[in-house]
Amino acid sequence: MRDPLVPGDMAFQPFLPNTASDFTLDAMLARQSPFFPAIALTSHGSLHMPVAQRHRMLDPVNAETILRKASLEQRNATQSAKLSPPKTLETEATEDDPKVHLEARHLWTQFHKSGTEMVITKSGRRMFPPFKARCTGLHQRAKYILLVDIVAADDFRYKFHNSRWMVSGKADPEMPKRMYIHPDSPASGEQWMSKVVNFHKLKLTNNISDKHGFTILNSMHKYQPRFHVVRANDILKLPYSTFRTYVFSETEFIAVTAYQNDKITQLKIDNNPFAKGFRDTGNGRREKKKQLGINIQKFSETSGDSLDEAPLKSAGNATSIEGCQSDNESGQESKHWNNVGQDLRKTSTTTEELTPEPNVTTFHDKADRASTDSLRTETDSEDPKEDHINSITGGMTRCFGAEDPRATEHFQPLTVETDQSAHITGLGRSSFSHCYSYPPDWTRYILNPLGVAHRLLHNAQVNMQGETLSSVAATAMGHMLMAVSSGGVCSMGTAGIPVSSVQRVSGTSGLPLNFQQHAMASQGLTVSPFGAIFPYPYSHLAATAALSTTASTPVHRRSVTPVHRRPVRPPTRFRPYLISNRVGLPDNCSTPPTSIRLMTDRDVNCHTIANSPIAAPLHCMPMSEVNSVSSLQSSGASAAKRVSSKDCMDQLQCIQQLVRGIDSYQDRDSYS
DNA sequence: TCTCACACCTTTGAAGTGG
DNA sequence: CCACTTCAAAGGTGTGAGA
Repeated sequence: MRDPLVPGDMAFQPFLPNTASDFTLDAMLARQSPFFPAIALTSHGSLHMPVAQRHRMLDPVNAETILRKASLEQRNATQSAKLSPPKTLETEATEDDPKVHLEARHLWTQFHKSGTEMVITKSGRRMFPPFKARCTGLHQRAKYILLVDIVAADDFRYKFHNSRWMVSGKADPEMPKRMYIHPDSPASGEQWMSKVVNFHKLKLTNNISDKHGFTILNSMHKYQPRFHVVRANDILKLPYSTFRTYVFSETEFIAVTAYQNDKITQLKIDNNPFAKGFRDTGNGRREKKKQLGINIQKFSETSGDSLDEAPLKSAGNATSIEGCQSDNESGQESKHWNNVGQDLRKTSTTTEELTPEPNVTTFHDKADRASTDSLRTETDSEDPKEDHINSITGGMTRCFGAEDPRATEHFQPLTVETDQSAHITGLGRSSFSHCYSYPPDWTRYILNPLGVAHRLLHNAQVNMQGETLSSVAATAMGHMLMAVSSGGVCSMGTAGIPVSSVQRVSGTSGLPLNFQQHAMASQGLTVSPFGAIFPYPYSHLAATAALSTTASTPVHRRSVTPVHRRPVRPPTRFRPYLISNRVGLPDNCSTPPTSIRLMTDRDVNCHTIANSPIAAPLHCMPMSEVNSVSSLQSSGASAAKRVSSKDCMDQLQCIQQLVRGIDSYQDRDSYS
């Protein structure tokens, strides 16, 4: 039935639906989720699909059937949309202006000042502080999907030396990228705005073969969580929905398998109720140990005193860290961080109104300066580290530890940019993108039924078996957004759930897709790549399936394009069908335009990138988009810089060349 | 640097109880 | 039937020894 695993090549054997019956709910439950793509990780980060399976995928009968049906549906939908005024909530032409407030920011800031470390284990660990956000400015009736992903913050590996984090070399190849879709997604703007969006169940692991859907990270590497607001009433619509990406520099962290910095350890112990047992003021081990130490010392000092006479009172908060949140022994304790959304709402809001911490202040001030400093090119620096800093396209100023001499550094506007994988291409570039290599034909099959991603793949993906030129992966729900940088053609998928598959399931079962998805999620029912049902929610499944590579997206990547060329533009809608008509882009280029909005609003201390969590470099931005820069900043203090038309044109020309090359390259292998 | 077992803690939900 | 309490299991922590 299934193709045998290719020894040493396949991390798992997925079920690849290739007939109509495979897309039924029964098939999904009985065998394996069609949400899973027929791709698997290899030890070197590439993805391969069994040859026989690929042939099945290329079965012209089934493929054509699916394509025809999807095309028809899409055409009908488009037609009806044209003929009749929007009636549904989703098609309602309403504007929104999402703003995202990072909850418990003070906590993040505290951690950030000490150089936040996030423990990752094989079995998965939660983030602490948990990533929580409050959304405002959403359209109340429109549906949104909120998700978080974690991307490499730079291209370096770190070590903790002399009580500080230092660059210790080039980054290891990046782990497969996964996204965490909030289990409540999709929900109306009203619902999202009525509560704090909590991502505390997001788990981190260093287990590359993790099957729980945890976010896989490299130890001793720096990461930046990103928050995405997607206006879509259905997860299936992720690929062509409006994305807004928010990056909070405070949430940057270094992944570790064991804490290196005692400050961080103490902070976590003091703030995480689960670590209460280690607090100095508790009855846990730490106190006992401390007591023992005190007793021993006392014993040795008095040389004869009984241990029983030692003081029972612990050292209390004597060892508390500067700026550490007070120990919540007064009732706030137990649900402290699970309720942080509620409990800290006041705190968080208040924090922003209070005099910000020095670093936070710096952040705001520098955010504005960052754009002006963007004229600085990465060649200004010879130091690798500084080079990396210059290459950061983050629009944000990093809040390094107070002791960090780089604390005054600021960064370029955020770009999510993908590059070729150095380890695959041997180009030796700083990027360490994963390259999933699977036949372009397959990706077409997967995404064509929606008629959306097909062009993306066709134009931008250059994945040939065993010869990966770019990384491509289907996204959680077939989400496939491509990124074309001047340094190469890349794509960044985020999950491996083929759109077609999901749609099929929906269609055949007669249930609304989102209902099915969330029925599964709410029941904790997920079908594993092995056909088993896993007790983690759909969102995890999505994450698991997120086989996107990193092309994905270090938050900032060194780019061939000088930093000062990076344009800034407002959020745009990913239009799979309109894009071809855009000025300055070839008709077949559907690479999503990207924009950056430099957020300097104090209430929105983050930076947004329009488009998808899937990387979308600015280089590929249509002129019309490039010039429509706007800022969310109501105060006008922020400065989203426009980039000259000439610069953009240069980039566009470069992209066009690339796309042409890709097309010709891919056409050679494409099936008809 | 990583993994694992461990103790300690919180959270969750089933079972029991009473009105 | 509902609300409340109790309790055990599950799960989240950092620690420290060993690889």
